[in-house]
This record gives sequence, C-alpha cells and structure tokens, in this order.
Amino acid sequence: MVTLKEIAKECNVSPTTVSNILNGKPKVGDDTKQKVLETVDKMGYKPNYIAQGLRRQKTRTIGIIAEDIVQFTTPEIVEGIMSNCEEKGYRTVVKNLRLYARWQDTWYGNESSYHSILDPALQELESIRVDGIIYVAGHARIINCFPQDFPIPAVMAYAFSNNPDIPSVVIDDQSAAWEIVSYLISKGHTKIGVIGGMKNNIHTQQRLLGYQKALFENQILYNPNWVRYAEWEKEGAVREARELFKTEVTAVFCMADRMAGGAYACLDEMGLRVGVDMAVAGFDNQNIAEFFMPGLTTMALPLKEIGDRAANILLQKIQGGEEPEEKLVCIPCTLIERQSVHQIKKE
Amino acid sequence: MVTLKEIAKECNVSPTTVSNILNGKPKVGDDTKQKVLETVDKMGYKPNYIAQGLRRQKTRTIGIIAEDIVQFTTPEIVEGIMSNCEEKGYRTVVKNLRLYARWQDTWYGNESSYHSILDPALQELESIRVDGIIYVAGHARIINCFPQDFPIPAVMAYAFSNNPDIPSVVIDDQSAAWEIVSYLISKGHTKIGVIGGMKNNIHTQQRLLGYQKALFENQILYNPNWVRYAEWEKEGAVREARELFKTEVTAVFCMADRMAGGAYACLDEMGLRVGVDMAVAGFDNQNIAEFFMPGLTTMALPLKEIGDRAANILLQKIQGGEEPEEKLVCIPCTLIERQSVHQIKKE
DNA sequence: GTCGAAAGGTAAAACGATAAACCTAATAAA
DNA sequence: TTTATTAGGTTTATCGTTTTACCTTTCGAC
Repeated sequence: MVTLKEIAKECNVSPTTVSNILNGKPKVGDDTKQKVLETVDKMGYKPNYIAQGLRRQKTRTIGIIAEDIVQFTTPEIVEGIMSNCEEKGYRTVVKNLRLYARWQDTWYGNESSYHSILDPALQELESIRVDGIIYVAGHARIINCFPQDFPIPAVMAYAFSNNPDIPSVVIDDQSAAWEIVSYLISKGHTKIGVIGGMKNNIHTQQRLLGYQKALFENQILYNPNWVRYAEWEKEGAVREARELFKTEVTAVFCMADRMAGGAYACLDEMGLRVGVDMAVAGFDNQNIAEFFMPGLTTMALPLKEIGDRAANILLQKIQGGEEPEEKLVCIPCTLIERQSVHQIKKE
Repeated sequence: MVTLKEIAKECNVSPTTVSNILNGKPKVGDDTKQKVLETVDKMGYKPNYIAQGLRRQKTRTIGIIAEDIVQFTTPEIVEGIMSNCEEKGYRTVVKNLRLYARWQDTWYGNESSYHSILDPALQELESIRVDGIIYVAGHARIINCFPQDFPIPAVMAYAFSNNPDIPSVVIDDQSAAWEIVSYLISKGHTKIGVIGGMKNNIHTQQRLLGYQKALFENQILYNPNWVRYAEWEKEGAVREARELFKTEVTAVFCMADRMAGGAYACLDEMGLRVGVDMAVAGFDNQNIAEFFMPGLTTMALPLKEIGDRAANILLQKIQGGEEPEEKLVCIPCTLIERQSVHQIKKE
C-alpha cells in the first residue's frame, strides 16, 4: 500500500506538505498542490485511517450496539443512524448482542447475564476508540447499560437509560395509541377492546394511557374487562381474542401487528370478517401488515427517524460539545389506513 | 485513557513485557505476570486497537458491503457473518449502499450509477485497512463489483462475481424449486402454474429449471402458458394470477412469498379458498408467510448459513492463505410446510 | 535600508503498541 | 574451567499520519 512518504518522495516535498494538501490546510503553492494531487491519483494513494486515528486521537467512528439485529425494528433504526453518520463523515461499527436469540425469546434475561453479554461489547468499542456509542434496543424499557461515569458520549435509541446523563430517543406511544383509538371512535366504534403486550411493559402501559385518554375525551366509559394481555405474539393474541370476542366489543386495538394477526385468526375461526363484522387496529406497521387480508390499519413506527435523531444528538455532543437541551426525545407515529376498520352507525 | 506505558511504569517493567504478558507470549516470570495483570485490571487498561492495527498491519476487521440493509434477506445474512467473525476474534464494519432505496425500487440501476455508489464504499474500506470484504447482495445476479486485481481478499454472498477469483455463496435455487414442485406433485397436483420474478433474472431462470425438472421426472407435460412473470411484487402477481386462474391449474408455485400474497388476494377476489380450491406455494419464507391465512407453504432461505459460510471462506483465506477448493458454494433451502397446499385426488 | 509580515515550505516529535535484536545472570553440559 | 543455554527481561526502531515549531525567501511599507 502506498504511503504519504512515498508520495512525498515522488514529488520532492516533505510528507507534511502532502498531508497539508490532502487536509486542505493553507500555505501551499498552487503548482505543488497540483503535482501532489496528480501523484496521489496516479499512485492510487488511500489515506490510512488507522494511522490517522492514532495520531488525531479521533476515529470518526460511531459504535452501534444492537440488542438484536434480526428484530424487525432494528435494521431500520440502524439505517437511520448510518445514513446520518455517513453524511457527516462518520463511520459506524455494529456490535450485535443477539439478546433475544440467546434468551430464547423470553425477552428478559436477568441483570447479570445481560451484563455478561453487554460488557464485552462495550469493552470492544472502547478498544476501537469509537468517538461515541448509540444503543439500539429491541423494545422499550429502562436499561442499565452505561455506568454512571461512562467516558464515551452515548445515546439510547428506542429505550430509556437509567443513567440520567444519557439522552434517549423513543416513540410517543401514548399519543400514537390515542390517535388510533380516536380513529376507531371516529368510525363510530365505542366498544373497543384492547390486546396489549406484557402487562408491566412500558409500551403496553403508555399505549393503554393513550387508549384511556381517547375514551375519556369522547366520554366513553373505560371497561377494564375489555383489556387483555398477550405476550406480543400471535398465539397469545388468539387466546385472548377468543375471550374478548365473547363480549360486545365491535373493535379491537392490538398493540402489535403480530397480535392483530392473532385476532384475524380468531375471527376466521369464528366465521367473522375483519373490517365488516369486527374492526381490528394494529401497531408497528410491520411489513406483515400490508399482506393481511384485508390490509391492517395500524400505526407506523418512525424507526428511521429514531436512528436519525439519535445520531444527530450524539454527533452534536461529539462535535460541538453541547449537551442536548432535551434528554428525552419522543417521536410521533403515523396512522396507516388500510381496510381492517369499518364505519359503523352510532347507536 | 491509560496506556501500556503507564502500566509498565506502575509495575517497574518495560512496555514490551506488559505487551508480552497481554499477548500470551512466553518468557515472563509468574510474579511479574500476576502483578501486571492486577495493575491492568486496577487501572482499567483497554488495549488500543488503533495502535495495534497500525503496528501489526492487520486490523482483524472484516468489511461488509450490503446492497440494502433493510432488504428482508440482508440482516440475517449479516448476522451470520458477524457471529462467525466474532467467534474468531474479528470485528465487522458495515457499509450500506442503499441501492434499492436510491434506485427507487427499480432493482437495477445502470453500471455507472452503480459504481458511483460502490466505489466510495470500497475506498473507505480500503482506508480502514480491513483484512477482508464480504459483499452482501439483495438478489442474485452477476455483479461487477471487485476489479480484477483487487488487493483485499473478498467473498460474495447471495450473488455471483464476474471476477472468477472471488468465491460466491448462493442458494441452490434449482434444487429448492424442484423440491417444492415435487411436493406439490406428491400432493396430487399435476396442473401447476408458475408466477416467476423478472424473466431474465437468475433466480427466476434457475427456479424454472427446477420446476421443469420436477415435472419431467413425473412425466408431466410442461405447459408454457402456465408460466407467467410478475416483478417480484404483490401487485404484479395479482395481475398475473387473474390470468393464470382462468386456466385449469390446481396449484401455483410463486417464486416469492410477496407474490404468493398476490395469488391469495386474487383468489379472495374470485371467492376461492387457498388450500382448498387452489394450492399456493411460495418461496423465501419471509416473515409474512406465517401470517398468511392459511399459512403459506414455502421454501426457507438459508440466510444465516450463507453469511456463515461466506465468513468461513473469507477467514480461511485470510488466516491460512488457502484458496477455497470450490469457488461456488450452493446452500440448500428447506421446505416449510403450512396449510396452503392441499391433497387432491389423482385423476 | 531595515523591519515586519506573509508565503511556502521543512524537521522532528508524537500517537500507542509490537517486533527484532540485544542483554544479563544463573544454570547445565562438556 | 569453559561454553552453551535458558529464563526473564530491556532497548530501539517502526507502523503512517499529523502537530508543533522552525526556517527561508520575497515583498511592501516606512
């Protein structure tokens, strides 16, 4: 591989001059500059980022820690981070924790097993001397991932840090739930069931609040019997839907598209038609939603934007040294209207 | 950040000794070793991979070039690469070309626009001084991505290189198509339609060969009128299915699950039931397949294994210097049986 | 004619680790 | 006794850049 020094020798100048030219420093003559640039091109010189990093003590590299890269939310968040970083001349290195694969879909390991997975990844990023780190969670919760005095600037995406110094970028669950439940109400539904995720999960709780708020604003009584909890998966949702659809609900708000799939399956069992006999609303706008028949009305997650904002905050911190004024950024979701929610007459 | 030199001073030994201890070299006394290791731990020393990389002229980093990381096949291939590399002590750096996003879903840009996207990514990986590169394609074709005398060891995943020195790891399209069509035949179907992808695409052509082979082995006449081409997407498949289902076919082999979604939609329009009135088989086992109603019988892509094998080949080349004996590795797909294919009586 | 500033450079040190060569004392072998 | 070997180190150079400090020459102003 050709080095600066070789370019310098070829042009009869010092390595310093070549370096100055390539880095756009002033005080170089036009003819020298041209000759050097030509030689660089001719000899196929590629700057050595390793050597640069060592000397500059800056790598222009951002570390991304992903809880699970095959989780459906992750690639798009990562892509949001990457494209923003790339635009600003930063590289990214992804470490995949494979959390859910390792915990065999239990969603929650214990704290010590978590740290035995996380800490080596963190170590590694420190050894690479990344300039900053973004942690991409698979689902929202409060995570104890960065120690109190963590030396590298960091940002959380899609979850909260228990360390108050770390900014977090999350979705606005409550408003999103409010929006889609309000939509159901606008279509004439007043008896609206809910199939939530895990009961103590932040997504579930916030979305339930949004549901309650929408009901309250429309003076609809909140009936706790119509609120059921599955485990974010289709099977549990089928089970809960069977019970729920014994009641007089005309619509159901499922807190995940996968669970809406369970509601569809249950209705199919019962010989009822989605969007005709029962309205179903989802959440996530996972790619499966458009293949449901009829298409699932749902809330689209602003995944790419989450990554984008997280990167913005981190890079601002790194480049300008400024702390963001808001430590918690909530991004709104978007209603995607398909055919699973029908209009009914008000009673 | 604490350095080797500081550890050395603290322990009254030379930096070399500390380095030797940390790298497991022989010729160090047990007491010195223990003292150094304690100090390393106490002072929180993290080796500087940047400095290591510069001195060793090896970064233990593999570059991954992804055509599009949000393409459904990509994350799992990448995960396969990452977990294999991690196991062997290699890091990975992902560059996302965002090809399909940039080409606005046309699937094919022209050669010069392609290189204006690829070349900077390649340059960047060279500047990082990666030890090797894996190119992860979004769909199979012959790609002109590495120049003839490319100086860094490289491997293609999910597509072919036009440079014969570069090994490729791809799926065995023909056998997979043969397997699922044979399955249809085993269920009594003899009039089997096909909805393929783009006509000149390698996947399409190979899968068609598998289809023909299965027919031939069962002495079923090949009827070209039953073979239609959509563009890998649902909408085109609906269009083609409308025509196809005017014929006497009892089953259809769709070369992508998304297109099977189109067949489902068309059958729904016509008031026919999948898995009862018409058998539908897919390809990909994309996550949507299990949410189809009834569940879609399809071929699962060995994505993780593709990544795993590609990494194996690359690392062997890097570590041992051996060229792989086979330049083209085909990985078989797996039949996933759900409910979209029913048994019919033979005539 | 001298002083100051600017233009256009160069030399040497440094970033943090490691490889290669070298050193010393103790022990073993001849 | 002499020589060789080994254990347990140390010294020095080096990887490819960039930074800091320094050096000329030229030109314009006074």
